[in-house]
Amino acid sequence: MTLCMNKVKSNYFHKDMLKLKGNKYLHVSIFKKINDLPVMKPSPVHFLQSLLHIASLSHEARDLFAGKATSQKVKKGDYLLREGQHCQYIWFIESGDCRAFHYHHEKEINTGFYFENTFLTNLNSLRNNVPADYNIQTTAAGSLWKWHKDDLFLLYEQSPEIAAFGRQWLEHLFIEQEKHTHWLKKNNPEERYLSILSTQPDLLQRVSLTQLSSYLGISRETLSRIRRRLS
Amino acid sequence: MTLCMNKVKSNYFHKDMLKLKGNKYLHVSIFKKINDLPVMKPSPVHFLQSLLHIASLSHEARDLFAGKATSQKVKKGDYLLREGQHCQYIWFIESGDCRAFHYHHEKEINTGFYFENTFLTNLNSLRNNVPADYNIQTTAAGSLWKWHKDDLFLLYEQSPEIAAFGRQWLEHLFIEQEKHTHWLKKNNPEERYLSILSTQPDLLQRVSLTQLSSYLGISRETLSRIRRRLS
DNA sequence: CATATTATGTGACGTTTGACACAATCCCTT
DNA sequence: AAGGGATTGTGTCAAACGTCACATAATATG
Repeated sequence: MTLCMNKVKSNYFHKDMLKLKGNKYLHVSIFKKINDLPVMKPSPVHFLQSLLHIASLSHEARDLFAGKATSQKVKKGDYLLREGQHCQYIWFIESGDCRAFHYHHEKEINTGFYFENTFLTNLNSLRNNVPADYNIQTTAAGSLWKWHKDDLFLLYEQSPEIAAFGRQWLEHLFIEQEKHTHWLKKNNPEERYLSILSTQPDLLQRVSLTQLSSYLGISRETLSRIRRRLS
Repeated sequence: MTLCMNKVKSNYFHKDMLKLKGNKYLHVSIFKKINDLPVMKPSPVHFLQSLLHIASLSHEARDLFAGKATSQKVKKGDYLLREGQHCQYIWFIESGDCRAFHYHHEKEINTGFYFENTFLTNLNSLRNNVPADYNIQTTAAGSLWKWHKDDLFLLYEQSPEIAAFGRQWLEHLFIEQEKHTHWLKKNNPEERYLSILSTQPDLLQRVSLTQLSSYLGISRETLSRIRRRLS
C-alpha cells in the first residue's frame, strides 16, 4: 500500500491510496488526528454535504445533526451488525466498504454494497425493534460516523428540517430499492451483469465476483461463464 | 354479482359481494351516498384508521390530511398512470384492485399488486418530476381517494405530524420493498410460489396466474408446472 | 344457453443454470 | 522471491427453465 501524506481540504486527514482488485488504486480519506495540530472535534458535517443532491439541509440543521454523531474506525471484516441482534445505530460511511448479507441454504446471499458518503442501517430492526435478519460487515477498513436510534428519533422531533431530510432520504432509498426490484424481475442474468458493467463499473473493482453473483441472484460459476461469453 | 344491502359501520355504505376468480366471493365496501340520508361530505378519514399500525396520526392531522383528498371512482381496466406520463397524484385505495406493470421484450412484467387500505403512487415520477417508467392500472372496479402532489408537499410543510406520518409510511414501504428484494434473491421459483401460498393466499384469488408469474420472475408455463408438482 | 374469448394446463425440445470437481490465477504474507 | 490461501475459470452432467404449439377449462358476451 502506497502512503501519501498529502493534506487535503481539512488538516485532519491523511490521503491514502488503497489498492483494489485488478491492480487499481483508489483515493480514500482516512480520518486521523495529527498530534501536532490544534485539537478540534471532528465532525461528519463536511461529508453530509455530499448528500445535498438527495435532500436539502441548512447549515444549522446540519450542525445539529452532526453534533450527535460519534466516530467509529473499522478494519476489514468487522461486523457492524449480526443477524439476530437489535440494530441500534444508523451509520454514515466516510471511507471504507460495507456489505449486507444473510445465509440461505448455508450460502451467503449478498443483498447490498455500500461505499463512501452513504447512510447504512437495518431499518426494520432499528425502527421496529426486531432482531436483524441480515448482517452488515465491512469489506475494507475505513472510518464511519454513527447515530444512536434514540438520538435520531429525538432529532426528528426537535427539527422539522431534519425530519424532512429523513423523509427525503427515505424517498430516495425507496425509489432505488424499487428500481432494483424491477431490474431483478425483468432482466436475465446476462442482462443484469451487463447493466452493472455499464452503470456501476466501479462495483466490479470493489467486490469479488463471488459476492457479486449472489447479488445478481446467480451462481458464481454462471457469472464466470457470462464474463467469458462477453469477452 | 350478488348484491346485499346490509348496512355496515357507517350509514353511507352498501355492502357488496364481489365475485373473484375460482368461484370465491369477497366483501368489498363500495362508497355510495344514499339519497334519503342527510348529505355529508364523504372523506377518507375513516379509511386512514386502518393505517395507524404503520404510522400514528392524531384526529386533527387526519382531518387536515383527509380534507385535501378528492374521490375517484374507477372501473376495471382504467389506467391511473401510463408509462411516460408525469405522476401527479398519490392514491389511497378504498376498494378495488390495482397493479403496477411495465413492458420488457413486448411482455408485461407485473411488479406490484395493491388492494384496499393502501397508498399507491409512482414515487420516482411524483417526487423527481420524471416520466413514469411503469403503468398503474385497476384490475377491479372500486373507489379511490387521491391527493395532488402539490397538496401533499404543502401538507408536509404545514403539519409536522403529517410529515412524520409520511416518513413513517416511507419507512414501512422501504422495509417491505427491501424484504421483497431479499426474498427474490434467495428463493428459487418454487420457494417463491410456496411462500406466496403461505403468507398471501388471498393474492392467488385476486390476480391471474399469468400476472403472478411475472411478479415471481418466471414464465407462465413454469408456474403452471410448479402448481402441478405441488398438488 | 350457445358461442366466443380468455386463462390455464401440458407435451416436446433446446437452452440455460446449478452443482461438483479440479485447474489456473491472483494476492497476501513472510 | 517463494509459499500458501483465496479467488476465479472451466469441464461434465443432471436438473430447471423458457419457448412454441396445442389441448382443455373457465369466463364473458350476447
